[in-house]
Amino acid sequence: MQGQSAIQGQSAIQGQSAIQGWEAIRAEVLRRIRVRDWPPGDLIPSEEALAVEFGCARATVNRALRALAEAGVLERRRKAGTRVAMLPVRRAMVEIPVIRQEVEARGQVHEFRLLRQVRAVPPVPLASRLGLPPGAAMIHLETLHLADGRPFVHEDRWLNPGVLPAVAPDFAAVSANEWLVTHVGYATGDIAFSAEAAGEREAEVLGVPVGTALFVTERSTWTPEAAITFVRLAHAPGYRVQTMV
Amino acid sequence: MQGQSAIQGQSAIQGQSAIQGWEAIRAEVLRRIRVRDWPPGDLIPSEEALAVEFGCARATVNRALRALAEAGVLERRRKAGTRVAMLPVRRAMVEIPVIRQEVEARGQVHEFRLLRQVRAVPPVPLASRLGLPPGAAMIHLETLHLADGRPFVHEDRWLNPGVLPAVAPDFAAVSANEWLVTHVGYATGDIAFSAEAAGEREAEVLGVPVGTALFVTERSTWTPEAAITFVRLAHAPGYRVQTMV
DNA sequence: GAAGTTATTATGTCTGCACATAATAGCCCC
DNA sequence: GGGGCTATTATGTGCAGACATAATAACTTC
Repeated sequence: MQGQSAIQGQSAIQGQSAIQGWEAIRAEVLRRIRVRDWPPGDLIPSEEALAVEFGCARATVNRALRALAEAGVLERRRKAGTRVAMLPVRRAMVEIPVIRQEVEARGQVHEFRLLRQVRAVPPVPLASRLGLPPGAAMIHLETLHLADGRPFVHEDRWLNPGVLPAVAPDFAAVSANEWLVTHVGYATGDIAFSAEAAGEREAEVLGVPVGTALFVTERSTWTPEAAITFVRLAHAPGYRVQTMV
Repeated sequence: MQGQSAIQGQSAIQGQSAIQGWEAIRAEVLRRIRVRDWPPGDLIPSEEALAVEFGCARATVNRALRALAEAGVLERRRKAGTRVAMLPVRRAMVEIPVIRQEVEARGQVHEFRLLRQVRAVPPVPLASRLGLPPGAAMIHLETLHLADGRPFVHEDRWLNPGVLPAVAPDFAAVSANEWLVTHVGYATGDIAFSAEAAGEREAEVLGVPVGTALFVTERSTWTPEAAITFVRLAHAPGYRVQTMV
């Protein structure tokens, strides 16, 4: 890099290659944590001290340490300093793609069938979870997604009609899953994964015996103004959510 | 903040309160995306232009846009510019705590029982997955974790004996889960979630009927040097992994 | 000695400025 | 017109310095 002072501070191992770039600093700090130079719970040197040691600006050290803190490896508090996390609560990123994308990413062909679309009053716990007045009607959609013609996931969705435009989209042509993502998208929400035994309807639609273990994803989404949707996705057997740490 | 020029560019809504701080900029950009000022796929103004509009330094805009890109809302490429992600692949952070912590976070008492500890040769697919030579012996541990005395999760673990110190820890006193996190920690790994029917052993240990839908977490961890462990956690019914987006 | 006030300190963020890098757009030459 | 080189441009990263903020430590005062 430019200003690279090349000063390889007194404390560095002699002969060690110069450390440059915030990613290199992050790697070096992580290495010291891994080899227990800095064991869990330990207070590590201040940004300023590290900047001197690595011969870079404090901002660069800050960038590196911030990244490690976001990953849950470090805990930082003003004045108190930076310490190695005691119990490294691993944070894993899970990607939640659109179902079509997910199927196509496996090299399979995606289709879907709209099984039902009705206006109905949702169960009370659901309405309250979404913050809607009890008794308000929503749109209830039931969709089956197929991968290479075989059942992939059963989508049971409740949708706030308020978010739809005057001319409602045709959910038999564009899946609600995808329409929402592209037309409402960027809302906040929560997601829960669980394992549940297939109910009668799910078993029938997915073509599995009742009681089969299904991977279930439940998601609520809302904007600051209003609730958008609640969806329950019951995946066909064999489904896995994978991620790297 | 300090240099706050308070210039509220020509394009801002009249009377709007001053935008300050990178988080405010992130919020404002996200708002414009949500209200479709900048629809999906759209190229948004350059950092420089936004810096002028918001009356701040380019670095501050950069910070805000980078955060949104990390969240998957924006896609950035040098020279090409910054555009709103077409299909917002939502990325959710899942926290993977130590089991004891997880139980205690529910306000329950954590105990565990080491059901078995043997040296054995792991199945070939497992050895190859961990990158170990087939035929090499590992330590096979079976542990049941309890929450308030009731089965919580069944832990089936294969452990590379090479990572243990000369005097092996007593896994009946400290759970392998926790020992690894505090003594080996900060390794890389992958995680998979799935739903599976309880096998005979799991059913017996967890006290549920065979075939019950169980939430299963499988995790491999390794350091750059060697494989550490593979673990399969079969959770008692009712377990959920939850996260916010 | 307890309680409240002030000083200190490490991180958090911002400003300008600069150079690095990647990818596109334009140009030239054949 | 096609292929390859060059210029341009937006983001990526860096530096030095400054102020902001939170939390601890030190010091008063009663």
